[in-house]
Amino acid sequence: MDSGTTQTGRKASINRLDIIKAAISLVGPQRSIASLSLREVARQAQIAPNSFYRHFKDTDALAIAVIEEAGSSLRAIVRQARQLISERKSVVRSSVESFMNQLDEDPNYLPILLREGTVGSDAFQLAVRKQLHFFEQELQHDLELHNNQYQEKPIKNPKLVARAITRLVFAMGADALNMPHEERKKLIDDVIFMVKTILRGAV
Amino acid sequence: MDSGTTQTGRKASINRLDIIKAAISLVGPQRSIASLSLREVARQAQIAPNSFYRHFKDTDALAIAVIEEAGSSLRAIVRQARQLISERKSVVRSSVESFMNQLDEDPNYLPILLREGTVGSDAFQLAVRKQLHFFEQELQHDLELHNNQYQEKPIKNPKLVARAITRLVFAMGADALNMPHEERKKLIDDVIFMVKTILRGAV
DNA sequence: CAAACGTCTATACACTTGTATATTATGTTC
DNA sequence: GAACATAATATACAAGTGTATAGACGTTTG
Repeated sequence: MDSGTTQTGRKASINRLDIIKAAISLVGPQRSIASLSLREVARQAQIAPNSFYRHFKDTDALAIAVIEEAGSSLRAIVRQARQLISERKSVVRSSVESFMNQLDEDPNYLPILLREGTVGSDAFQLAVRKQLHFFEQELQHDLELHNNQYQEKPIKNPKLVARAITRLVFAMGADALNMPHEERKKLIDDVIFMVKTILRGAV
Repeated sequence: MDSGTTQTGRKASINRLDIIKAAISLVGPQRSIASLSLREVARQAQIAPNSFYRHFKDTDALAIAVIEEAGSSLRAIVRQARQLISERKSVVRSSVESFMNQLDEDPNYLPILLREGTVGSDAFQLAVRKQLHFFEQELQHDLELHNNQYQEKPIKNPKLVARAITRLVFAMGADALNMPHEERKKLIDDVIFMVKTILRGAV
């Protein structure tokens, strides 16, 4: 934002990222970012409540920053999974698996995107939808590449197909959050079946 | 819960439903049930904060009651839509349309289910998933009926197909919530395309 | 009628929240 | 080292929160 301005005076002892990390550490299966209080985050980040204002306008601004970090980080993971496709696994399987496996990673990015899309302020929800849109675009791009490769059986309306798959996978991911690990494996197979069903119906 | 116990003493001047209605009137695009405070609901229902405890253990218990009411009411609407299918509209179209049109109805049931599935306590989320499950079951039943009718092209795995469709429609419905009305019409067509794509891929 | 009982309210307490104001601490620049 | 600018803090306040306690009110039962 203003990182280009020349600064004199005291150097910041904590930065935005420290506060973002503190916020992420507070969200969990039961806590949404939207419900975090300024004081709570400040406490976790070990700063005085008022110092928060040096870095973010309000808790909504923090939430948006968290969402953006979560989204870009997740997309990097799935993108990597698509590129490192092994011989034995399909694109669909490796993508879905890497997505679902992120559920348990420590910086709990996926739950954030899964949960926060429907609560909070307008700007807040817009941030989540923007991240979802990035997922859709990348998938749509993949589908179009596929169409160029196998021109005899093109996928119709790749934009909507990408959207449907993205939404479905996210919705099912939300389910997986509150689920014992042994059932997760079955859920992954279920999701793969669903995605393949969509792809089959789209040609 | 305890509506069967014999009661002596003063008659209740307000009942559970009044409080539920008060809570529903407070939720909106920006407010989730989970964020309602006991005092806030009591104020809206015109009762003293402590009187709340006479009817609900805590705000979570209230939220669950709201969710159950919203779910059963919604299913009745969609079920009715499926039965009153006109000659000119497909099952898919009339179902999706009646679902999406509920977004603007006064007792805003649909947004409640759409939003609250991912926030709140365990019991809270369980209540939402239970309602979703009812939707899935009814749709699965419809698909199986279809299979009996058109035995030459049966839908494989109707359970998973029903689940995929339900989740997808709910997820897209959440999108429609924050959307100007003119764009809604296009979204409905998009959802119908998605559902039909799934059905096409499932035979 | 009176006693018992359930419903509701009033008051109060300890706690958390967001933020305004004033102050201190610490780095940069001359 | 002095002057300065900025970061971070300490203190404080009004508002809102959940709930404990005790009393007021009406209904039912003996």
